Amino acid sequence: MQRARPYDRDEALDAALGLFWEKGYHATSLKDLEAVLRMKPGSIYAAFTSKEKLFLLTLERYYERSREEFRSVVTEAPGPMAGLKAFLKAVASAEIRNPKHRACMLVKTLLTTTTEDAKITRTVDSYLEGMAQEMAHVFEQAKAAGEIRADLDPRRLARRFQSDLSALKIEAYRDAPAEELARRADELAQDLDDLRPAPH
Amino acid sequence: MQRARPYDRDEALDAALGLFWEKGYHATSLKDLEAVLRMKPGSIYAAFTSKEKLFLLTLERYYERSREEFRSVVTEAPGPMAGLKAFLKAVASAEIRNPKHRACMLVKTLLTTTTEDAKITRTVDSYLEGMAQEMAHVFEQAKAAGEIRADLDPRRLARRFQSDLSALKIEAYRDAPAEELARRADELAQDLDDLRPAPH
DNA sequence: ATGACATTTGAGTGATCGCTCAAATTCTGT
DNA sequence: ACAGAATTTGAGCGATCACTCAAATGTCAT
Repeated sequence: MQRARPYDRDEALDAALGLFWEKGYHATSLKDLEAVLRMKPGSIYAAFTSKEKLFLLTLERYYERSREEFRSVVTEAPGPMAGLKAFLKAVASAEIRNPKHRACMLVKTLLTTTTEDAKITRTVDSYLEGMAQEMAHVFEQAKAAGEIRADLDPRRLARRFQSDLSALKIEAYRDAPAEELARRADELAQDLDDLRPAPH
Repeated sequence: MQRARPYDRDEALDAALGLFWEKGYHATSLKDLEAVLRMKPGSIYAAFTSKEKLFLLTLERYYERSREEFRSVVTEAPGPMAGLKAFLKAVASAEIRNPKHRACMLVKTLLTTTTEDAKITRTVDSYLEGMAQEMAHVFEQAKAAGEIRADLDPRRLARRFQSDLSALKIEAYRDAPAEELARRADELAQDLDDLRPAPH
């Protein structure tokens, strides 16, 4: 006989995610959270234990969504490499969204937290690693399918791919024109094509 | 008849720079600054007006040093392209330094400041733009010297170079092994080589 | 309706934030 | 030696920080 939740946890977490993503962990105050969650401090603490816990929840949410989006874009493409290229294009054209949400929340969090936020730093690191593994998996599929040369290391390619994506998102964060972002994405897609086995 | 400065402004600014670089603007408190500057709040405000002004001073310092280091590495090399490659190697091997100083302070600041810190954001942006121009200048020299193809756009190449550097530094910040960073730098150097005019 | 329980409320906690200023100190010119 | 100017000091300002808890409110089963 559980009482119906008087607040919508999903909605609240979404709102918190948006705020934390935009302002970063330290720059987000409880006052800010009270406003977007439309909850009083007591309720927030009853529901989420602490600001840090709430942040970690939103970070997990961000991570899982990112992973799901990556998977969905990749699997919808005709093949592994086509999937990666589609993802590049998707990221580059995502500048329609909230400007403050252009940077990767994981990278942003990595740079905005200090040694005192050890838990957060560790979590971010594991999520970034998780994303890299996700990408490595796709490169492995590409390798198995003969879409890239056999001598290439999927893990390494994944790290590079991830790194390139971070750079692209930082460009977007700096308000680079959409045209320029698209060109960068095309260049990166070209780099992927260059991994194909030599045609002879 | 000026009274001799009882504090060393240069030393103080260096200390503040180190702290701000490591912790970021918001996470650095006046208490922290008092400790590393070995000055009381009153003195700090007499000398630097405000936390924000002090931060801007350290940011300027960082920018000018970065620019000077870039220039010095490039001009010491046998040519423009060799200079850029040397700079890549220098960045990749700089992981000996303070781990928390691995990321670019400009990028880190860009990501850690909010819309409320408009002045800082604008300054960071102009500094990043300044670095890009510095790099564009070298690509122009390379182009004039025939070291790269004539159809290439130096400004665009510079933006890409800067973007790649940011990504490399973020890798370093994530504690990527030195070997891996060196390989990444080599790959980027190879990309530069690929800009050379076709040999025929 | 009513008692029992779950949940929300918001004023208020101590700590810390960036910052001020009157007093103490240190230096300079004579 | 000493007055006056320059500089440092540090207690403490109001504001805000993350957070708490007794009281109020809402929702059950009966």
